[in-house]
Amino acid sequence: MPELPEVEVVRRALEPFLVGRVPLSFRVSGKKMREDVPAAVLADALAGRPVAAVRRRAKYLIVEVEGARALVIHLGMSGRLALLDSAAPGDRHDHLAIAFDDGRELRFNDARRFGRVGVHYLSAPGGVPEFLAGLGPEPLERGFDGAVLRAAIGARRTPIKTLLLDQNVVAGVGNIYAVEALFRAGVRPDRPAASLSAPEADALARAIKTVLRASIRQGGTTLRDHRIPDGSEGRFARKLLVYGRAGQPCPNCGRALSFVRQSGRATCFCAGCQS
DNA sequence: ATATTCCCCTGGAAGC
DNA sequence: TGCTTCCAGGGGAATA
Repeated sequence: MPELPEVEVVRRALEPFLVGRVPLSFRVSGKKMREDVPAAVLADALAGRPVAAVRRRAKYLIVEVEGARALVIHLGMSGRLALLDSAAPGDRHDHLAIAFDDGRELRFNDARRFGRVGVHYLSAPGGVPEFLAGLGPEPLERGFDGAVLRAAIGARRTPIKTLLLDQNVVAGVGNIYAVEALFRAGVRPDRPAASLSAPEADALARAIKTVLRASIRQGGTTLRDHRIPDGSEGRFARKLLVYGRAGQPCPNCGRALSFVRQSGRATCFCAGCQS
């Protein structure tokens, strides 16, 4: 589910409800996730400290509390966050519940348990945890363009689509939006990354920004798991041009869309429109 | 250093 | 209907 747009949609939905709220108590499932943390550790670090900010870096959600410390959440493949009345019924895949001072709970539900939950101390308020320092540029921040993209690529000849999935090259792009951006930019996914010309890199950077912004406006892409914290689904799936459409006609030229697997991840593209 | 493959886990869809 | 196989938005470790 969660690539940059989905995490950003969740962030925007949570921010107005969480900032200023005070986390009081924590419950965990005790099930093993990619990263998990005992309730006592959460309470020691976070309890009683008002939420100062809800930020995002790449696909990580950063809930900072006063005192320069943060709850860091990664939704993995199937993670959902919901803000519910504390009396609301739970689910077998709830792995964390945080009770706030307004009687509501933030619940993290994750069937596949590829998600991560951690507590991190920041060097200063407003900072980003040290373990995220190596991430690539944020594509929706000022200054992201073809030149920045080419600098991030360097001399690497790995297929461009594989590189777009590398969070240390561009932060937040996942399989859906890599495929969509390459189609919109007219660039074949198997092109050696360093072979992109300056105009091609410009087009790709623009396409990345365009598709991410468009998806955020639609609430993200719900294929199955993604939910906005109020429980509703994102509406961008119907706007996808090529993802998941191998064999169907290209929306641009009508030719059947091709399918290849690149380092284990499904890729579709139009052999006529992308070069 | 770089490039695939495997694996973590559940559940939904498709095939037989 | 029921069982089996395959596949999925991520990403990190292990392996060439």
